[in-house]
Amino acid sequence: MSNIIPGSRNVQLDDIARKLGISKTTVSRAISGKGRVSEKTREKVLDCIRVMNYSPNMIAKSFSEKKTYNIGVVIPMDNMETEAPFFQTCLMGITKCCALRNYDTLVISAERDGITQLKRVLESRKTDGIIITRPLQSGNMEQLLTDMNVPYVTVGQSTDPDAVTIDSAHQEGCFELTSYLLMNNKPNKLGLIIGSMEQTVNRSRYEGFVKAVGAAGPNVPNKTVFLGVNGELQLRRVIDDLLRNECSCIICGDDIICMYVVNMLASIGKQIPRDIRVASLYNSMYLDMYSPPITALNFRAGDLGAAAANLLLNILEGKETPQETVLGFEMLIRKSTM
Amino acid sequence: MSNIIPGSRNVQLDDIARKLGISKTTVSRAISGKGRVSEKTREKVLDCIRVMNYSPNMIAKSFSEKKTYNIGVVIPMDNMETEAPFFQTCLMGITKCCALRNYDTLVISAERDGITQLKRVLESRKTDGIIITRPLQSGNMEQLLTDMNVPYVTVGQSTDPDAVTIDSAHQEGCFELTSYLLMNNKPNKLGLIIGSMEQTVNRSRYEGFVKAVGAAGPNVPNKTVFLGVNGELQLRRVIDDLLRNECSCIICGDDIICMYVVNMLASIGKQIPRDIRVASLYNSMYLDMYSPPITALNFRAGDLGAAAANLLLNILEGKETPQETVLGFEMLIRKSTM
DNA sequence: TTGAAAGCGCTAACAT
DNA sequence: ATGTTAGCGCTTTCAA
Repeated sequence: MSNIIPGSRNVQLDDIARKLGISKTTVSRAISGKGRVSEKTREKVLDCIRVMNYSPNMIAKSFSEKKTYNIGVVIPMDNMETEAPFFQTCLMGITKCCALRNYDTLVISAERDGITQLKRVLESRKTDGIIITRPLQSGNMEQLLTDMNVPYVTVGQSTDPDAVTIDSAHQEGCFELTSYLLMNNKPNKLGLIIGSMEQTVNRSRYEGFVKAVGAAGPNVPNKTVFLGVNGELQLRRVIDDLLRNECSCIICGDDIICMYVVNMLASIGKQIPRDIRVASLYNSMYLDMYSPPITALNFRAGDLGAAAANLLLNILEGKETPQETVLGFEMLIRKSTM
Repeated sequence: MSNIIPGSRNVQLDDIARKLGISKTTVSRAISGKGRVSEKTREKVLDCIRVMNYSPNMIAKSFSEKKTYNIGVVIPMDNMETEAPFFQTCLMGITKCCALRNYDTLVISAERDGITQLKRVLESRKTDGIIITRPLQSGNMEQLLTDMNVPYVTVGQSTDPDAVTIDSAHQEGCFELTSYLLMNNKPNKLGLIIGSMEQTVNRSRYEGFVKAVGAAGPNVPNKTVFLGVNGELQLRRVIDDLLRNECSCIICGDDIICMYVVNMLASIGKQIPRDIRVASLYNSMYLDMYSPPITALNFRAGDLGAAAANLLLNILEGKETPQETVLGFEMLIRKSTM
């Protein structure tokens, strides 16, 4: 049913122009709406385009306009995060949103704070702007982007004060969840396990925790905090530690850490929430499936991605944009902390 | 430490040529190695490029060569699969592999068997070839790609007999795992839960199962098979059914289904493997974390992605490539079936 | 071995 | 309102 003739040369502006006996400039204008074109010509052109099944060669357009209609998305491809649902969901939000505005999404890999791939893509000039999905403390990427004068948005706080960011209210979320746990569970010992402090998001989480503990006043339980926890082995040691200290409530930095924790607890016969309570500072579908389901902060990664994309595209189109946008969260109180 | 002057015009072929007092044709040849250039000139050029920090404008190169150095990767963005680790890991394998060969990766979203986004990208001519990460029974994408004469590779079996595919040995894997379970557990009732039969991979799985049951001869236990299971609700009903039938061993089509199953079983107090055994036809990090860890087939999605990328790039470069490549699997026998 | 010039398919400045 | 023309930065014929 397709009206494409296999192997045939693609129809281009000139073909439309010749067919209609007008110049390709006029055709170009009719399409873009940029110059003045009579209503009649415009309609003729648009009709003809449909009939002849024309669609512009975006590479030629890119070349001429010096605008690629691509954005690059930097995704971590190292260690534990490699399979983290957040980045996948975020990427989908970005991709869908871009498609709506006729942009495309180029994937750029990042290992730790390496910038090799980002640099390669920037030098190729294949993108108009960049989204950083995991800003790091080092700010290497932001530095490079600033040097090369490429617009970018970070999903989460950046150490670059000039960065345009779209963030979730991690600190507030963590504050509220911690406060809730302090109020409602009266844990005598509270544990916090957070991943690499290289990641700005983990700093926000930690700050929220500290504030909540501070605000709790004199009723603060003993607390044990583990920062920069990475990999299964470290995690195992940390949990052993917490259990030895008779910790009665563990707050996990994200869904992956939390799954490890829940499963390790199960493997040594500890029951949630009877023996120990568990909560996560980042929800994903998996935490909801657990039995019991795990209390968690929910942030909607897809929306974040979409918002980041819209923000970046607005910047690219010269629209005014806020320097910092914060999206809210839901606190999902589930059985694991009841 | 960057030697980039912010806002400055990028250095281009002409600059190198003028600096060296030669023509840009020669410079171009020195870089590409396509024409004959004297060793001396070549070295001069390469040096100068380094010193002046030149890197080619890939859009101009694309335009001229009619070759984008991009490949498109179609990723499902619908229902349960949206967060499936397979696609993320596969994409990473693809991206890393492409980067090594100086290609980039454009993400294309697919909902069910929709081809809107694929079509949009193809019409834009932004990619040289496509990787389909979830081939469907309908073959819509393959049809479109064939019509438009765009090279592609499918990760998994395609219904298009002409498709170049890189597949995991799903059928064989499922055969072996099922056989193993039949031999070693002597389940009196065996359950199989598989996702949408629109997906070719699920058909392979089913075929493997059927063969294994056939090969088991007269010792076959009662078996209950659920195909096309989709969403939590359906899954819940299916599991209820299996339990009512006193099923003693459940084979799950993939990691996501399996996690639902494991968690549902836990929530009603069924113990694995004591009360019921569980295995998955697709492993992911999550299944390994469970307590007890879940027996599963392991397929290394990253390698698959990398292989798919290499295959496609070889095709684009005119190299001979096998029409079908099959990667092996590991059978991870873990506590859930002991 | 090297260079001059045309051309890839669009957009945009300028002219009418 | 429309057309003419130049030009984006490369590659590639063709000629020397």
